[in-house]
Amino acid sequence: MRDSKAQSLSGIKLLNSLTESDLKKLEQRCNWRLVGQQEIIVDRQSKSSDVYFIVSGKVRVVNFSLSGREITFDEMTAGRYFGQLAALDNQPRSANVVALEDSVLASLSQQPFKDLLLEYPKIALELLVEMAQIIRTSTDRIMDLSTIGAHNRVHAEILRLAQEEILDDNTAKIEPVPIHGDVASRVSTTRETVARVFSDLTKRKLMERKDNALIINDLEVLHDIVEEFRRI
Amino acid sequence: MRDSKAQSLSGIKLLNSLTESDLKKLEQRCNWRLVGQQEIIVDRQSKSSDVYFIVSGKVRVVNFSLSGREITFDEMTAGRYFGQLAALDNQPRSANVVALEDSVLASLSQQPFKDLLLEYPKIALELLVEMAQIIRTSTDRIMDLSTIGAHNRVHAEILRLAQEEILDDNTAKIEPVPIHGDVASRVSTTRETVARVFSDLTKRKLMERKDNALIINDLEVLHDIVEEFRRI
DNA sequence: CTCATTCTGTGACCATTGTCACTGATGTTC
DNA sequence: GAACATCAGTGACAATGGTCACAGAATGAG
Repeated sequence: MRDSKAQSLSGIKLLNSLTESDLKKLEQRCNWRLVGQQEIIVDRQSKSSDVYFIVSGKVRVVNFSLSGREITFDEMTAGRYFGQLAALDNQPRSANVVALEDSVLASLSQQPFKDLLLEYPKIALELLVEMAQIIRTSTDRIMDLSTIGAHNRVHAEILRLAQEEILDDNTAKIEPVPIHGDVASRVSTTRETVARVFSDLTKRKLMERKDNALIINDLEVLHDIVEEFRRI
Repeated sequence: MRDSKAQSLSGIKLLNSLTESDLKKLEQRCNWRLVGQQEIIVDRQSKSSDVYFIVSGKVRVVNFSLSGREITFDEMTAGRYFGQLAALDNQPRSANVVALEDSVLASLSQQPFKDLLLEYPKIALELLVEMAQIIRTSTDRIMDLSTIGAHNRVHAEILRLAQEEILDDNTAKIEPVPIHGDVASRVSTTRETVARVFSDLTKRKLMERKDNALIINDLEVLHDIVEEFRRI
């Protein structure tokens, strides 16, 4: 709130096609909010229906089973947005969203959001493309949960994380070292299983810990392991 | 093809907002196709990107693991459509679509489909709402796969099927009797597990087979079973 | 009507992995 | 720098449910 320079939606990819002045207008229609780490931004119970744009910071989209198990759906940083489902269909929230860092958010109410989509079909189309991506990711996850075991889901997740910083053809760095419980929550298993897989890969020299990073020593072999288990 | 009366898109909910004459124009831009039972309409491998409207018949959206396990994502009848993901983002098909009955389909190529969305923002918005529903269904399924056991997923599926024909407050009819393997494929388990759950429920007098239908004798108790296991 | 195919039902077994219970490591706060 | 909280690592155990094998019912084609 103090830093009015931060109150810009220019970094939101979805809104790319807006002109400078339209973007300004939209910015004024938003509610600007600074949320602290661990703060719950969207609560599954609540019947709010605003859309949130992430101006800075990081959030996690997450649900809990009644027994307390945590299932992570996504993590998003600056430039992305969430809350569109309830804004579109007016149903209850499908998940919780929690701030992982102090974050600056701009929220837009349901009606202005819908108006925006009707007025700028290009934005609607871009939203459609991005929601198509969410569906693809979801079906992949359903396939993984249905057909491969917990250990292999952890392998696959390490491989995904490794894609983000490839050192050379065959090695990669994952930094910082992911927290076992977080990985577990992303692939629907337990932190113990993640620890066992990490242990195993380290013993097999496929992975090692260096300071605050994991080094993947042989992406190819890791890739083969993932593929091999999918085949079974 | 023979029956030109059938070549109408008037039953497609997504296109509700089109005028009579715009609908006619769209019908002419479509390719009309009669597919036979078991025919593969969309193949995951292929890089086609048409959208299909179901004028009559029934299809199943399904994927197979490399080991041959079948995962059903959805079944759709007249009035619905599929293939929109590839049409929107031009990526490969995310699943296979197979005809369960002889069906009449109208297909529209990518570009005309996108043009339609840009020209009629109301259709784009309706598509967004329906894709939001797909995402909700997917996240529910991910939650179920991650937190409840196979037996309870079968319970939940029976309860879903029972919602479709409720006889009185506490009993329902499911007709025809679902094929065990199909149920298994929808909740990611095996036909044997489905058979065991059906057996068990029948022994407990919660369910019985009458001619070609399943009668659910106590929806409440079944509902409690589902909720109870979710709680654990 | 009969043969073939698909579907159902169930027992036995065992692989996977979640749960529990600790111990040790690491990091943070006052 | 002591105390506390969070995170990591691992062994033992048990439950869940997938796999295999086979027998019997139901369905349908010729």
